[in-house]
Amino acid sequence: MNQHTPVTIKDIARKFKCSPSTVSRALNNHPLINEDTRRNIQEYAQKVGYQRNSVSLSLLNQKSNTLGVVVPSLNQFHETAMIEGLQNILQANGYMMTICVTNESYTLEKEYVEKLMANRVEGIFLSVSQETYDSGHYQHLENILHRNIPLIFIDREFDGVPTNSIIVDDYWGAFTATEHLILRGFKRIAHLKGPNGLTVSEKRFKGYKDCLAKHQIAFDENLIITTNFKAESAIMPMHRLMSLENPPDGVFAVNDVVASAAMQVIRDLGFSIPQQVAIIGFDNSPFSAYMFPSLSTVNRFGKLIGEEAARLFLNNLNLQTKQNETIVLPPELIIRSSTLS
Amino acid sequence: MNQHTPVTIKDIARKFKCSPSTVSRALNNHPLINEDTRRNIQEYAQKVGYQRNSVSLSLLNQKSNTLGVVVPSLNQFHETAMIEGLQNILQANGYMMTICVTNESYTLEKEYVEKLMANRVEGIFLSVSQETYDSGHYQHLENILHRNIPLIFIDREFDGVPTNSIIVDDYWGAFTATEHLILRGFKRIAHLKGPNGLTVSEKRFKGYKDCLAKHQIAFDENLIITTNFKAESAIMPMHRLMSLENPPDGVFAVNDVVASAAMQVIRDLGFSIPQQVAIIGFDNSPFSAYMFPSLSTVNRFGKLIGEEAARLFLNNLNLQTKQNETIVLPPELIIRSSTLS
DNA sequence: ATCATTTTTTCAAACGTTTGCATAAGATTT
DNA sequence: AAATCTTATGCAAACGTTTGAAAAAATGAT
Repeated sequence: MNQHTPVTIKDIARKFKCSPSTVSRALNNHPLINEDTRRNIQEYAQKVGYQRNSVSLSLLNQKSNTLGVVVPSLNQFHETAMIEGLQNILQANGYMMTICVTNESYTLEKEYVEKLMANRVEGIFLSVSQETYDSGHYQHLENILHRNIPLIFIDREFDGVPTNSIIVDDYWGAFTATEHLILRGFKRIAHLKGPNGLTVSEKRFKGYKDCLAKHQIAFDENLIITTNFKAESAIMPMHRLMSLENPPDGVFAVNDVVASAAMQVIRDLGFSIPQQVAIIGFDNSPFSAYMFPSLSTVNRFGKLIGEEAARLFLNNLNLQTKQNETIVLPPELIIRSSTLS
Repeated sequence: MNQHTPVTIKDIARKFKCSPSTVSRALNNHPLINEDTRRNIQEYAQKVGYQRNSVSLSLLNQKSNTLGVVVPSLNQFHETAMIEGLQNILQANGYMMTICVTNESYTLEKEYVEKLMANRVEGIFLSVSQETYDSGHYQHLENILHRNIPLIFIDREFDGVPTNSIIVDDYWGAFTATEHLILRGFKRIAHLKGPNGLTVSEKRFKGYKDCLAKHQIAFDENLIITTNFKAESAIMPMHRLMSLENPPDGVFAVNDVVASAAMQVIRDLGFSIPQQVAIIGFDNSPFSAYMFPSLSTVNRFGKLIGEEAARLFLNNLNLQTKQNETIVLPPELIIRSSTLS
């Protein structure tokens, strides 16, 4: 009863005393096959639960119908939104998706890329890990292109690797967010930045600093707090910051979760938001609109990035000549109560 | 320069005028191979970027080193937490993970399961889609077991399919949450439920109702709001509910996002939380602790479920005799300010 | 009965790799 | 110089499927 090894085309051929070719053609409705033979074989195959072995097909056709997705983590809303976007489009086109989480490790990223290529995936969507930036090594990424496997950077690209990418302008998002605070009249603006050295943190940090400079506001090292993107890491330093004799009147947080933690501290210490302290986050997480007060933030369109990346991949399949575009999506400033006094 | 087709063992054999067997053995450090040959071949392979074709290996060994993960969606914190948990453990054991999103569709679920089996995955982690429950069809799930592929239900199981599952007791979580409100003295408790017919919604709904019954509180149809798990869907009905002449003094929401939307409405209408209206959510999302007031909720340990599921899979590999356990994790009531007057 | 035609089936190779067994080459002993 | 023993390599089959070309079988025409 229990089929330990799956039934193959050969098993069926043996049963019908015919060749595997006949079975194959019968199952594929090949016109040159006898109608009776076809029906008999198909019925039998159905009965014994025959299912074509895609692995052998992959080998034969050098096509796996599988795409690789390499991301640094899965615990940020933005990342899962991207994957959702990818899935939305690729699902409809019959691709399977292999997901690899690098944990910001160069070694893991390299290892995964190699495994994906060994598995003969037909394309790779990759968000560069931090260690890869730091190490400066990108041989593994170039290898993908050497093998003629489409590579598409999503959200984080590696300059110098010539391929398609879809990213959001973090610098600009940060600049705009900061400027929004300034234009609303806030002058002493703190920044809850992401981990030091993380490119995405530094880009936003720079956007913040450059914006201050543009508006002739002196940069104050004391107003910078470094977080690990998690709420907890913001609590203590934020407490310290708000207890200064000259506390900030505005806060730009590297993401919404950190912003929510900061809001809690600010409220707990008796400041009013946004009258005394305005605050803006980053990501437009689902809950940001429903915090109290509702949180101004920067939308970076994770789902859209995924969908566009998938479309880019599909379009390039049809094209013969390879195009290399870098699509930089402008982030969207979303203004809510936390910055509207 | 550009290797259009990847270099194979045969290419190398041709280069060295030897047989593929020799190359294979040289690359695998087989002891019976001449030291010079070995070195030369390895160096050359390295140089031309040879990489073993896993597809052919899968075919040969009938082992794909790939596991399938089938989930209804990716946009809930709980689901991505589970996947993160899976990845944490499976990554270390050299498995690749193919992720399929069913969108609660029976057809897609069936299709994906078939594709995964066609790809000869070595195990499937599956969270049953709603349509599958509704249709009552589970042949595709039994097929997995017939093929002797380990199947592990995560978060949502299908009764009657004898296999391992790791789930959280939704009924109990809802019961406890409701009881917490009652014990705190709230009597008129509304429930923002999930989509009608969705098993997980109904389980929580039943937990809520049974708890009311236990405490001799009459069930009031007017206090039930149906949402689609998204914040937006709660706004209007919640508005209506709070405008009744006899509004609720407690709210149990099917998840934290819906709870946050409800909180906003409650506040906007001038009620104080938790003095006039207490509210509790579900999921223990990362931001729930940082809302205002911080949101009481029910933790359902998504990451843990993923990790335990992975461990269960790995353990069962070693075991010869197949075990079928259903592990029901007790959810954890997390009490915060939104229910503490 | 012979040939031509049509219909149906089989053969063999291919995809890339591994592996037991056979064989060849080289070294060592008689 | 022949026999024995190592050491190194090659052969062939296997995994499951598809496909062009060849072969076989059935049908029809002369």
